[in-house]
Amino acid sequence: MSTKATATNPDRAAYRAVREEFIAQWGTLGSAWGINRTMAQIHALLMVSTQPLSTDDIMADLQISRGNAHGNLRDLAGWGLIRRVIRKGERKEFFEAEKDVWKMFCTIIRERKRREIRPAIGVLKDCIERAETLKDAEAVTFTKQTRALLEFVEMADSFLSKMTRSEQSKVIPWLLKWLG
Amino acid sequence: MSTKATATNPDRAAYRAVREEFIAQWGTLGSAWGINRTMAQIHALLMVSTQPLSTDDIMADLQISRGNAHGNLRDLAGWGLIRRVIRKGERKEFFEAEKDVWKMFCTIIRERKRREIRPAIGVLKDCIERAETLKDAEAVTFTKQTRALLEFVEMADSFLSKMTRSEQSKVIPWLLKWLG
DNA sequence: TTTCTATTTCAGACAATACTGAAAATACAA
DNA sequence: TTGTATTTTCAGTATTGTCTGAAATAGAAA
Repeated sequence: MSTKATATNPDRAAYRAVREEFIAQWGTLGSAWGINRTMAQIHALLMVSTQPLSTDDIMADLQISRGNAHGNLRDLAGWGLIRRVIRKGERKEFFEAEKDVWKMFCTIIRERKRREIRPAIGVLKDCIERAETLKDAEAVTFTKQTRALLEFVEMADSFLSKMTRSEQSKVIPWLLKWLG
Repeated sequence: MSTKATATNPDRAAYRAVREEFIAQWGTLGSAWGINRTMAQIHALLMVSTQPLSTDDIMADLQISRGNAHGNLRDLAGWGLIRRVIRKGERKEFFEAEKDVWKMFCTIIRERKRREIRPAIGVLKDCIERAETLKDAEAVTFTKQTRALLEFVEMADSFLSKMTRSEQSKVIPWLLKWLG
């Protein structure tokens, strides 16, 4: 036990440091993409955790309040990026992240489509509908430009839909081949 | 002239209303993707403008301060989404947006790659390097998970690179065919 | 040089967002 | 029931990010 302890403990400290760095950076990255820093950090923590964690575990690990942990866990569950885990005999609930990167990616795409791309398409369609009958010269340019934008966004939307409906095992080899 | 005026003026008012709606919504959308609302609005305004606009034009149109307009115009130019236009005989400088949606898309992807994807790859590589030699059981899981993440992000990065290096005229037809 | 116009900067004000902590509600066990 | 563990809510507070407006700077014209 003692030989193992001397080998393992420094590693454990080193590991905690790397993990902390990873979580912090993932949070920063999240902000740049319009995701609450803490939410991204909780997600990062759960992604690399070997077992499901309780709200209290997360509060302790990230040094955040109960309300903060609770709200962000609820939001992450709303995104479908984490799930609640009930352990029999335990009253507390635990959380675990989807670890499969491809599934994670598909989930994020689906949610962003639903929350941001679809509304954007709605706005564009609405604007075009209101502008296309106007005779004003600037309105004509406007309609042309928003039509081009709509066309592009709709194509991107279709592409992402098809992508997220496909199996990873189909997409990845195809992609690698395409990349040459 | 009078018949044209009665037909055009109400259209002009209607157009202003639609444009305002478009700009406001584009701003909201920007925020969701981590882009400053005002910056997105200025971009929207320039995208649908028939001629280049000066800082003062933009200040007046969006009702914002000089400092705000200036800073966001500088940032938009930094992203490569707008360019400065000098008119001979005029001391003021004007701005115009790239109107081609495909070029716009490529510019955004390139910048996001540079600003966020590459740093993310750096962080992941750094974390893996520090964790892969550790014997700790959790560190092994951590390394595995971050490796999977890195692999995915690097593939996405390659894909986007190839995409943005291609001609629109090659990509779009191919995409439409793929979509069936 | 001086005067004028336009650009740039930045300290302080403000607004939006995120967080805390404690109280209320809920769920479960005895 | 009643007591206890746990979750949820939310008013108040803190933090972050954005914006203003005026002063400093740059540069062209007189």
